[in-house]
Amino acid sequence: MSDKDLRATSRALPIALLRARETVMAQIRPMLADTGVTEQQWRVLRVLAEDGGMDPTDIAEKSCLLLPSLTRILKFLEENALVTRKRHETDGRRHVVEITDKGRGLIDRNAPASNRIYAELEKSFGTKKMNRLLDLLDELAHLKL
Amino acid sequence: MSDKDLRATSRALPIALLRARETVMAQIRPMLADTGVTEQQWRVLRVLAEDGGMDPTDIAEKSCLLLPSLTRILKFLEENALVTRKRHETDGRRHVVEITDKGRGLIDRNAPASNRIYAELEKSFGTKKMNRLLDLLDELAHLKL
DNA sequence: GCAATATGATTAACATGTTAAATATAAACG
DNA sequence: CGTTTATATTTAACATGTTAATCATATTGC
Repeated sequence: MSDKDLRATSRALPIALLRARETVMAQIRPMLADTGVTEQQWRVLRVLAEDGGMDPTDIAEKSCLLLPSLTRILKFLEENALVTRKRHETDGRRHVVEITDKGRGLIDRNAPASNRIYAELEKSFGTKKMNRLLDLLDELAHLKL
Repeated sequence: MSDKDLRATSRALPIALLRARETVMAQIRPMLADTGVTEQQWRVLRVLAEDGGMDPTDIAEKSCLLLPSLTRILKFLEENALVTRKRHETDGRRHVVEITDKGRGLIDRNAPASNRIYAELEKSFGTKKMNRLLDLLDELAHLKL
């Protein structure tokens, strides 16, 4: 392949990652539709349920969102009483966000369905391959460049 | 793990795919900034350069875009003379989109930089693992569910 | 031929992605 | 102490993601 030609799109990593994600999300979206929150809002709630209260910067990092997106998402979640937000006690620049009981309830109600979907996906794809894929993705994500 | 608990976000496939993609795109974005088109516009041009003229439905499929997004993207590309659009000769519902010389020039000018980035990524991650990852992603994307 | 249905594409509405600029508070430093 | 610099968050502007509705043209079945 000359350096002037591009590889086939089928072997382009960004597109391959997108396509795989699309297949996975197609399975998950019906469940999300039931929750009443978007995929991203769901991710934020999950992160907060998993790790407790934290500031927007950490939430963004853990939920794979950029801060401007997160600002809007937190606004929605707060207006719907799924999270609370208060100033950091000692650092006036920072905020502390916590999930509410209502938010936790939303997670708990939908966790079984989410796990069911995941189990089917793993069964269909193969546990071994799934773990191998997750390992490779994790390694790629943490690649030092 | 109880069915009421969710897996750790670090082992959640949608998030793992996102994080890996973010690492890859961080390498590619500076190049894209030089091209003057967005990531999605670049994908559309690549697909058209690779496979020739086709209708929006096929472009959307190959470039991993939804039709409403593609409609706006084609509008931009056409306004900037990077693609042309005409009616299908026999089917009035369909359009045929083709890349222009200007569009092809944009691709050609940036292909070497793109390939350079990809080569570095592959060198750092390992050719074998890269191919294994692409294979797994392709298999996942085509999973029958 | 014509009504019913299907298909290709666009539009609408709202949420998010992305980059740059703005705002507010802290920390550093002379 | 006040000025500069750094950090946390938000706002702004524009592009895209997502679902539902709409519009135009084709196809089907009667």
